[in-house]
Amino acid sequence: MAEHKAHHIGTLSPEMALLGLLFGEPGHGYDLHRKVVSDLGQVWHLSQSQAYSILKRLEAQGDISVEEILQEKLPARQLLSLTAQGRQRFLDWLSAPSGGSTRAIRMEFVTRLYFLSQYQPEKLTEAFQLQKAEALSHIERLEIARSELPDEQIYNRMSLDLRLKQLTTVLEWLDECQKNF
Amino acid sequence: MAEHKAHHIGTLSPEMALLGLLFGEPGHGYDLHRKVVSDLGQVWHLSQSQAYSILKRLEAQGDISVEEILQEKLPARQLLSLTAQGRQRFLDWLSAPSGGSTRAIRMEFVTRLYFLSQYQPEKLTEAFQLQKAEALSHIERLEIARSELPDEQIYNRMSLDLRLKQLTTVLEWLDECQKNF
DNA sequence: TTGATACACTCATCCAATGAGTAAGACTGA
DNA sequence: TCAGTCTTACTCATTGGATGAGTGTATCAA
Repeated sequence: MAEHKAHHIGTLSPEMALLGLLFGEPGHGYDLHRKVVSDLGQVWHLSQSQAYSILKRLEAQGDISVEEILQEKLPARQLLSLTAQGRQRFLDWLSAPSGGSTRAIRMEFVTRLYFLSQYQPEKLTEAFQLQKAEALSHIERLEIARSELPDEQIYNRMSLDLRLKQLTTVLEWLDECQKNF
Repeated sequence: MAEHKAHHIGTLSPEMALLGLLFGEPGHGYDLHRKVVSDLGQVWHLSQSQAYSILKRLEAQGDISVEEILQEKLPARQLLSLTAQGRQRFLDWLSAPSGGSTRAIRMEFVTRLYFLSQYQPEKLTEAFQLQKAEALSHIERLEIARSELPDEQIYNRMSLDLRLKQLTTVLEWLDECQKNF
């Protein structure tokens, strides 16, 4: 239902957060996880093993390359860096629209802001514009769904009403946030 | 982080929706799924196979009993009904507080209203009270977290701010909803 | 010197969700 | 009338995220 593609392209996991950190400089899993927890801990809840498993997937997909750094007597450490493909994927994502749902905004959009302010601060205004537009269009869609709802479906209507209210709140929040930049 | 228990007791799946429908009268999987989709389709997105797998789990847990209805030449249909345990679990859930998160409210609380209005309309007011209290206490917790946040964590703060705004919206919405009853 | 904490990563397991598959009756229209 | 499709009813294999515990070394303080 329109949310399929968003899943695949937009990604609702901290994947991009990890990719984004590596965009700055190579690092290893341990640090990346620490950084996500400390800088975006309220945005994503990411366990260590989750972090490693996502990184493994990214490697399998060819977004990340691994260099084994051998140490005498110590187990090898794995230094991760973005491949060209990974850099591209991250950059694409960075200018892509976040989904319209509240959740996506709290997670994806905030993450995007985090990286935009580091890597492309000149694009921040644009990102806010885009996000507001997304929210508005989502509101429209929900309003249509609401108007098409038979009268007796009061619980479906309540649910839609809440989502609509939440999205209006999102718009307010976006305006307030923008003042931080 | 305090949301562990809520997961287990409160349940964030349509489990209770299925249990609740059976509380009214026995039925089989197919109908239950149809009913959820039509009455609560905006609240839960439940695929058919999901429905069946939840029902199977409920059976394994002893909340549901199955009666095979044999038909000549046709494959047997399975008539499901609540066991005493299942009835009890549903009733407990019906008066339990929903979680404080927006998501939980949109899904769990609305579902609770759906069944309360059918089975125990006299408890509706109480449920609204309870839910408002929950939301308030969640707001408090978030405000504490926010105040403890170091100044430089602006993205974590943004995320918390959004959640706080959302919860305030929830309170408004609760007041409006209550007028429907 | 020993015990705690930080570093860095691995692994087994569970369970939910997906999507496709099966199968038989009932209806529908050319 | 008979091909085609819709509805009823349910099953199953696979995927893949999330959890939680485990592993082993280094380092530092008491």
